[in-house]
Amino acid sequence: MGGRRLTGRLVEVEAYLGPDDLAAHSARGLTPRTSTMYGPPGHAYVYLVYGMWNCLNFVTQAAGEPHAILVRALEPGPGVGRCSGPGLLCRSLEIDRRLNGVALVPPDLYLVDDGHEPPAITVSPRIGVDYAGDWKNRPWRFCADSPHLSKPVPAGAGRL
DNA sequence: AATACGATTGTCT
DNA sequence: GACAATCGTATTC
Repeated sequence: MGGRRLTGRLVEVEAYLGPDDLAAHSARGLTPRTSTMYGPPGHAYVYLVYGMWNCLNFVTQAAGEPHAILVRALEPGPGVGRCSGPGLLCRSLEIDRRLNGVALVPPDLYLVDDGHEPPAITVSPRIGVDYAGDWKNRPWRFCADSPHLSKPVPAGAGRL
C-alpha cells in the first residue's frame, strides 16, 4: 500500500490552466519540470520555489493538457503544524520533490457525500502571480470559510 | 558556462 | 511596505 495518507479539510486551492495561462509553469511548454503536469491526472506535481519551499499540486486533466490545482491551505489534523500557505503546508506534511509524480488515486474506497450542502466557496485572484499579465486577475483562487487561509479573501470576492 | 528569477515566508521599519 | 534567504529551472551566451 505504500502511499501516504493525508487527512484534513482542504480550504484553499488555486487552478493553473496551462499552457494558455501565463501564470502556470506549463505556459512555457513541456520541460523536465513540467512533465508531471503534462502527464496523466491523479498525480502529485511537487516543485521547489525560492530555493527553499515545496508546493503540492494535483494534476487534474488528461495527459497532454497541463492543468493542476495548487494546494494552498489545509486545516491541520492532529499532530500537524501550520498548513496555511503552500510552502508551510508541505513543510508540515513533510512533502518534497521526491513525491513529484506519485499517484494520488485510486483510493480503496470512494465516498460520495450527497447529504450535505457544499461549503460556501469564494473566488478571487490568485496569489503571487503578478508576472502573469492579464492572467493574474483571473478569479481562480477558491477558498472555504476558514481561519487557516494563507491570506485573507479580498473584499468583493465572488461566490462560486 | 553564466545568468535571472520564482505559484514563499519571516523579519524589520 | 521593503527586503533577505536560497537553489533549481529555464534561458541565453
